[in-house]
Amino acid sequence: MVAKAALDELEKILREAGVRITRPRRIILRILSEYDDHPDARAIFRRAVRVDESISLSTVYRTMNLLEDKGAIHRHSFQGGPSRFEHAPQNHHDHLIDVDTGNVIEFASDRIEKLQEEIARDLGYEIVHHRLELYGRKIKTGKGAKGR
Amino acid sequence: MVAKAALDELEKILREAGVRITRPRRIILRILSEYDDHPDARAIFRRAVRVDESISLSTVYRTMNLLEDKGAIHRHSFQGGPSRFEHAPQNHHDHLIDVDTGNVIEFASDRIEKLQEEIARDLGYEIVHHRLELYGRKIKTGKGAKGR
DNA sequence: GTGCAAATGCAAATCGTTAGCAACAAGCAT
DNA sequence: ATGCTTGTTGCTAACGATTTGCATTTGCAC
Ligand SMILES: [Mn+2]
Ligand SMILES: [Mn+2]
Ligand SMILES: [Zn+2]
Ligand SMILES: [Zn+2]
Repeated sequence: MVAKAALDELEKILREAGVRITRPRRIILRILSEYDDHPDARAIFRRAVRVDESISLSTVYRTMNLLEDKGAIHRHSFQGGPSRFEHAPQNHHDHLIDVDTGNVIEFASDRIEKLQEEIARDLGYEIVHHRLELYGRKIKTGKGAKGR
Repeated sequence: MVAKAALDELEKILREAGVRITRPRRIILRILSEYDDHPDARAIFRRAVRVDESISLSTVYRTMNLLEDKGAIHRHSFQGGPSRFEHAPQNHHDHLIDVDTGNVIEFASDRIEKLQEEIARDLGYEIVHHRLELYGRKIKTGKGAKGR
């Protein structure tokens, strides 16, 4: 189970932050570590409720804020929709969002990252963080009606 | 007045879109063409009210949607805050936001734009639009207490 | 001018998210 | 195990940004 390690890591972060490991938190951490996508608060909530009927959406939001605060997760605010989260990845990456399906594809480019820093430096700034999102449409490949 | 040309251009866009040139719209267009910054709806509203007491915030929002729709303005959703707008620039650019002051600095990089398209293409996508925002802090320059 | 569809102002509604608060439960001390 | 203290919870109300419904006004083509 690749998720087990991720879960342990998340719990460790909370434990070291000196906050209590409660039942709702445990459930949310598990969900987060199993998700491979970029769920929003409601999606996490829906899955949590299936485990514990009594969990509240407020707690999901509070827990996401807590985890973001501790650097355990990242929050993304893609075009329009609500905040979406992902377990903080070991290596930085940016996102390409399929405008037709909503699919999120991850990518990383050292060259772009370097250029960004260069640009900021030229302007007299150092980057604290950045946001790079590509919104695109699948290219129709001549052969076969591959385009949905 | 550099703004006059901008105003005429905005009015022309509306006229050609076949919508009525109303009093509130004229006021908002003028404000938009004079702004050099990236105002949000309330900021535009505040200035509009000074010209015509009876203008409503709803109309500002509706007008911004209309103009965005016609491609006359661009909407930006920077970190946290409300949508901010700018008269659609002739040449594309991205933004660097000063995390301390909130200042917005514009920049353009052909190399980054090219790399983005390359990346998308490699993933089988063509870019519809993108969002690149750098959030940074002014670099303290050894001499003089320039960094505030 | 007249008529009518389009646009307005106002208020109420929506959406994602946060805040207030009484009841509850982690986790350390007995 | 049993308390005790205090952080957490679930609930509901509040929030800020934006949209909507609707009766009233207004552009503007005739
Ligand atoms: Mn990701
Ligand atoms: Mn700009
Ligand atoms: Zn990046
Ligand atoms: Zn760009």
